[in-house]
Amino acid sequence: MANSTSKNPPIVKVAIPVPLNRLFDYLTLEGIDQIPPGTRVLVPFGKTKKVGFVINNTNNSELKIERLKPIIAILDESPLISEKDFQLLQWASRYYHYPLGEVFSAAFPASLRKGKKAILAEEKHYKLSAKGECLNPDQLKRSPRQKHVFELFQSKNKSVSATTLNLWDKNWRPAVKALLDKELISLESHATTVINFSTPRESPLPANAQQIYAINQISAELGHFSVSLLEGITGSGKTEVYMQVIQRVLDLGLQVIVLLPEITLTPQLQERFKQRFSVALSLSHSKLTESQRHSAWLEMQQGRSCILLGTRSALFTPLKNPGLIILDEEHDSSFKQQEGFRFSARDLAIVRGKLLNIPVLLGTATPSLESLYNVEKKRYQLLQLSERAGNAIKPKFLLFDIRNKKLQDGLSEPLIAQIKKTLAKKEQVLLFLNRRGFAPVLICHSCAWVARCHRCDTSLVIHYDEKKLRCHHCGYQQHLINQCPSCNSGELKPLGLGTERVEKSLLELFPEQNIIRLDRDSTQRKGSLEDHLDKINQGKVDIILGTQMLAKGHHFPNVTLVAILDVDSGLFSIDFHATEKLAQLIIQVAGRAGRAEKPGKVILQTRQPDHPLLTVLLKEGYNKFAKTALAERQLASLPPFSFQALLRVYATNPADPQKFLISVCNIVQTINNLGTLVLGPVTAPMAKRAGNHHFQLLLQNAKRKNLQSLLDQLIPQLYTIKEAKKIRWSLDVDPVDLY
DNA sequence: AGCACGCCGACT
DNA sequence: GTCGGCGTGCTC
Repeated sequence: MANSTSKNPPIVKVAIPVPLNRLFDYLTLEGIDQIPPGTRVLVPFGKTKKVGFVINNTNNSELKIERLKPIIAILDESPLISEKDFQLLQWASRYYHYPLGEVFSAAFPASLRKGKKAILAEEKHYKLSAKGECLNPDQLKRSPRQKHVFELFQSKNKSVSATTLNLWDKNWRPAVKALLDKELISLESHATTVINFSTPRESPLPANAQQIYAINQISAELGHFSVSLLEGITGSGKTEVYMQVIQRVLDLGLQVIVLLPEITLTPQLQERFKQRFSVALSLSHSKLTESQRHSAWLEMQQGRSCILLGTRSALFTPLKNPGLIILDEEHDSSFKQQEGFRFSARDLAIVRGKLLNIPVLLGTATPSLESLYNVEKKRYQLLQLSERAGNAIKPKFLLFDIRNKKLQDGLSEPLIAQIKKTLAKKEQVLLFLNRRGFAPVLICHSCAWVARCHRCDTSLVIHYDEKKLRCHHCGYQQHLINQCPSCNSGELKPLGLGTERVEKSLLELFPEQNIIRLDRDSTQRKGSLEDHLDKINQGKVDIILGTQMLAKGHHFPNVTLVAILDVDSGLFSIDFHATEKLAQLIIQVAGRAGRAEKPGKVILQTRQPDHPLLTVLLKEGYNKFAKTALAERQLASLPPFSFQALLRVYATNPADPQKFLISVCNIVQTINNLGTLVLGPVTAPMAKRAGNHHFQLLLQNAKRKNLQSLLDQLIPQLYTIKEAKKIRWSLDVDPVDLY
């Protein structure tokens, strides 16, 4: 064998970002025997060129050597990611059964995985950088600000590269000038790096005993792998623990990644970090421009920045000196990517921590059941913060039974009375309703016709503000009608409750008060959410009404009354995750109240006042609820006591997805499936969405290994099913919602 | 996914 | 006579 293969030229196996579960073989460039794994290469692919990632070097190919094409160019002098991160991506590709090229692609900023155009731009950029000190002011004729900085450098007899100039230009502010006069050293930071000009810096707050214990425990883990779950009730000072631990990491010259669930939360944390740390801070989330994310990625990779604050995909950012990964609000389901490469940033953070041999810190007020189970199994260490900082008093919960009660647009009389009482004390009220629009249904009072979406299995939502009927699933919209298309009567009535409707009622009930509605519709304009939040914090708002977006981490210190208008909708879901999510939501929303010294009150309106979830949660707290919920999961053999993978299929024609899934079941029977439960095929919870018919198949096994072994054998065969070309399928390993 | 090829309807 | 619809097939 050695003889026959040694005659072959060197071959590289390349992962290409296409939805194909295989690698592609290429000849290397003349005179190059080996290309290190992880290196980006430009390759011919069909009629196009693509950026691929070298996976390994070999002398063998299943194809005839004559059929192999040579790569066009090697794009990196050395791989941009470490060997450990290379292993992480391979692990993720295998675990989520997602093509390796696409997984690699997800780990790099778009600018580093684009085709010819981006590569040319990059070449130009590097050529300019390479000139470095040779720059002269004439080259900067068209960039007056860069020219200005360049001249400042010259006047100090210092050199500066084009890259730095370019990036500084983007981050330009008057304070730069002051800094330039004083010191030029820190200028080699740029772009998304937030340079802190404010002085003096905020010092660490005095920590209480629990915080000190947590800080010491986590700090003791630096330098090796472990997972800590920091369970801290709202206002208990989790962020202070993060910051003091981060300081220890920085003192060791190491870097930290801090992941948050939502972009809306990054400005707040960014501000606090800015006040505390003097090191460069990088940001990475979807609202930034491509070049900003590119810079953040390189800053961390090169070790020019020490803290990265970002969302889900920032997990893959390479680190020159890895020290710690923090994942805040670990229970939040937005850490799970819901399309394409459906990874869990929380789970992969732990895999990455293990590979890099660094600790992972998960923080939350309402731990996920999986994490609590891992604590129980002694896989994670639990650190608790149960005292509210500054002697703030814990909120008091009240259940309002609204059965047979008169409601004014969802507001019961006792609730209205409580709102009045709170407003009289000049304190703020927060009302939570997880449905936007005026009402979810438009119904004919005379013939019962309902305005439905033609493309989805759902009714159209009334938006009076815009005089429209809108589908919240496919985006379809039409003018609001006032005559029934079925019987021509003018008796069309709104049915059900949305934030717009509650707002209208509040305006009538409290004409003197300032009321703000916060939902996706009222915050569409860029910066409007921030404007609203500012107004609230300046005390210019009396009543805040909003959806889900209110539940996440915003501080409203003057709010002393929180009401959840309709908890019942969360109690009747077919998805077993729903009760856990509802409990987390209730506690998170409650956390908005009484953060200062004023006691907070949390009112839940329900028609199920005796529901065990509500009674356990409110009387005995989140931890007791979690124990009960875990016991239920165990009885039903649901996760975390078993492992699931959901195969979703859809097509415009309803027959093909069904045929496809029946073939899948047949294939499963030919595999030694080691006791994997096959549930389905069934229609998806909302079968018709945007004109497509959705079906699904759930696979479940008590052992992760067994489920994986089934998937290993099954997934490659999916491509061979006859209907595969007529449908779209996706696999969701560890699904967090079963839709 | 792209991007070709390929075979059938309304148009300069 | 051609432009263009999207069904099918391939990418080292």
